[in-house]
Amino acid sequence: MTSERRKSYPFDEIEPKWQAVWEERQLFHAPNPGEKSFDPAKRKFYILDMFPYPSGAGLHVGHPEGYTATDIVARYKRMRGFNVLHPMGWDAFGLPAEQYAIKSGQHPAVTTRENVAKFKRQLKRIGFSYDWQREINTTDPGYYKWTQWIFLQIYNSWFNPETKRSEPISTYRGTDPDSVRLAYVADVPVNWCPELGTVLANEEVVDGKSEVGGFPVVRRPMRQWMLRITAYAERLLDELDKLDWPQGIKLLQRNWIGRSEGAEIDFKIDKSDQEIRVFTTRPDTLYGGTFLVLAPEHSLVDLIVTEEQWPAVREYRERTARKSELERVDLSKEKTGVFTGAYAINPGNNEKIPIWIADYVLVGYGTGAIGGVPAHDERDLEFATKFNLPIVVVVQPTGDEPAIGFTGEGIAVNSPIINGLTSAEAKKNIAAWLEERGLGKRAINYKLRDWLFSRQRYWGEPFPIIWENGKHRSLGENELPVVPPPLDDFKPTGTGEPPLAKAKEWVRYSDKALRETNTMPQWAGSCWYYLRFCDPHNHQRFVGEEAERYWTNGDKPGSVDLYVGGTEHAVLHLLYARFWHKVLFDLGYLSKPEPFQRLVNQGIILGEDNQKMSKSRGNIVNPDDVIDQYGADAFRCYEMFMGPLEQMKPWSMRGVEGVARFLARVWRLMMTENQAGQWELSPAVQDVDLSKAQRKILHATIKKVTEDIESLSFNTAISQMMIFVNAFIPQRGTEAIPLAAMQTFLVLLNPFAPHLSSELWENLKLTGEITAQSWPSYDEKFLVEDEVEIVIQVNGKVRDRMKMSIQASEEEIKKATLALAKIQELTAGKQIRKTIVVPKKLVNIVI
RNA sequence: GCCGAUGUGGCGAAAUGGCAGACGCAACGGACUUAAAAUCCGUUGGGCCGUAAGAGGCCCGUGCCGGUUCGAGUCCGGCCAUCGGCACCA
Repeated sequence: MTSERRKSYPFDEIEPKWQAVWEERQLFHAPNPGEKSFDPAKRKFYILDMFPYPSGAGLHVGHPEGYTATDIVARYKRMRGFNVLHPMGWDAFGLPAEQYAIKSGQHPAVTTRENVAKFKRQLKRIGFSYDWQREINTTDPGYYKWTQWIFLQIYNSWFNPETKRSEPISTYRGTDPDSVRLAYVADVPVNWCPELGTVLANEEVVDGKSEVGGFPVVRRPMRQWMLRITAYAERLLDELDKLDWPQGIKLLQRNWIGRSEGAEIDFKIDKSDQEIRVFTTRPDTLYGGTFLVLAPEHSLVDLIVTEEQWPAVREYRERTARKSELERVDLSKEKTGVFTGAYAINPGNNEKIPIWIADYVLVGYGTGAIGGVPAHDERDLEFATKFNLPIVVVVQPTGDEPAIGFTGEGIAVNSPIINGLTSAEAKKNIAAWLEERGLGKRAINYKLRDWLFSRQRYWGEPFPIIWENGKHRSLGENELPVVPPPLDDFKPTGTGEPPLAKAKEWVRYSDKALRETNTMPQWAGSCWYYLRFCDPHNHQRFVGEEAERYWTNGDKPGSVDLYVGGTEHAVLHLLYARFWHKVLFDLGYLSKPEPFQRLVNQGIILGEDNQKMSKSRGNIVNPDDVIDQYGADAFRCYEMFMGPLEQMKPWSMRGVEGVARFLARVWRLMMTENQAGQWELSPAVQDVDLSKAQRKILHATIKKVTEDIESLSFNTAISQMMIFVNAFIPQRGTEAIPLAAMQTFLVLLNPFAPHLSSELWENLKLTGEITAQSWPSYDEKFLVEDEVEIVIQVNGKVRDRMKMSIQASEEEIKKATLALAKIQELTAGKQIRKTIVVPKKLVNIVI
């Protein structure tokens, strides 16, 4: 029976004991400059986890995967003499927390407090070496005061296109500062999620559904707060290059920002003095433009549509507006559209071309209008075919593929001023030609949209903004934090009016002014939390200057040295945080232009059935259960032993058991059970010299574990420690176990299994705290042997092997090889064409 | 459709262009035990030859096809499959 099974070692006593010791002695507190234990000679290392949303479900085994990896590195770096900043906190505002509160019928402040306590208890049980003195919670007024303060910096800034930097709004010389602020109000079509009762950012909508909860999202025009992240599109793209991030994540951000280079061209409208501006990446195909298409929402539609086409156009626009986002982007459906009755003039050949509206043209991208070039664009071709519009070939492929439908680069034809040029040359020439005549200009477009920053939710930071006479203005710094009113009914209203509007008293700021009732999105708090960790108790500033400079300043552009977390934030948190960071950097508050220097994504942990863990599949593994049965050290080591950190991999309880057995072997290597059933130090552990073989394996282990921690290859580091232990287990039960080897080994094991190694360290009566030891170094000279085995191949196949001195010359090795009976047999009567000798390794005879 | 990652035993995996499968799991056999648990020892990619013997030997094998190389899991080209992301972005 499981319950009666003997524990292989007393982890259930050891682990709480050491956790209490660490807490009591505050061993993992990282002192700031100015604190008395601060040592200016130490180099800093800032290693950060993505802090969790404390959901009601508690931790799952995916959270501690990254956390264990960073904890190992943090403990290792401390022993390497670094002052290590390794903090933890709670991203507690936002939809998941609020949804849970609504479901459980409790106030989010209450559920948040409970959930945080639960998460913290679970994390502490795993023995992470966080500096808990730096714990932060985004829902704490002392924290969100500064989130609001940063919003004010953004609100009171504008992006100066001359300097390509944000500057205080006071440097703006135009007439309407509100039109250039980095935070502004706009009446735009937004993603409205009726089920959640709020609008969502583009990044929070996946396949037409809300990322949280998976509810349908519709387009609906609403007045909302926006952040001008598009101003930073170029810098967000360019400055990605210098970051040590996985290529995949960089690519996701690049694609999301979506830069494309081309030209804007103005088309005159026939019998009107209006013009339509289109954006194209292929100005070289201008002569092939046989129609124009406007987005149905395009503002010029009203002005150009003819009387007889009005009913059809209106009907089409209404139909489009009713469509969900999902229907609209459904690629399998046929193209639709309606003729406006109006014509434009193609500035290339002065031909009259019809103007249509169609929902395949998006109002939000480029100019919301395109020139239809059916011969060289798939979508335009489909549209032209359906509505019988003319198709004119203007690019000749250099291969033998058909010219109609050819979207690649070729040679310009039927295009008087650029005929015969390659597409690349033609693009340049046409752009220059257009610019000369004032018909267009070179242009760059980004897919990135401004960030929709307001939510109609209760559980978020209120905006530090008030409205007076229909105009917004910021509160003063001394009025922060703006604390939300206590509301019993905090549920979304469903109408789009924020719940905060229900608190009439609170909303009334003065006789004339009302408070803004929208709240900030979940991402606001996580946009800068890594900065607050540097100086979490500062009441004067969002982060003290000296603390910021000390913890974030290195020789790279990024502030945090190593950031570990899931890939799901690629275009959300990781993009938003870069944006805020750059604004604060421009305004002179920060030392470095980027938040995160090195980013590592841990892989998803699947259930034992190889499926994604989910409640409905019933394959969720709870860390508490694992720790109850095998202990925190086994849990940590298994999380790391499963496979490479960044890889997706399935959980296996058997695997945990295997790692637990390894830790038990470590324990019994040094401990033995006496008659009374108590563990005591094994008499085999003695102060004896290491054998040559033992010394070799010890140094090989130091080397491997050190290199593997540096490269985050924790699985192979653990393998090596297993090899070490297997080699030191007495074979005949009589050999002594060298104390010095155990001492070094325990230091190596400490980052992985901190409780077990601490307990053994104490039992061996070694001096000082194990956490205060310096990391062992290895000596290459102990790794080499006098003799090595050399593999003998014939035509690349292993046929024999022999021992040779490592000093043996190539000639000697060759001679010895040819003297081998087996080789003589195989080469008898044959001509040896070539002999390759790789010293200390292998000989290959080619016959 | 486009972009990216991955493909190695029954399973998780390991391998600076140089002995494929380290380490661990599972399985099988054994020791200890009245028995079990725990622990320890041994075997374990597939096929074939072979011996008194589990000595020894041969062939095949890292998704598929080809190439470079004395030598390829690793490098190059082309395909296939799985997973992830983006997706009417002009």
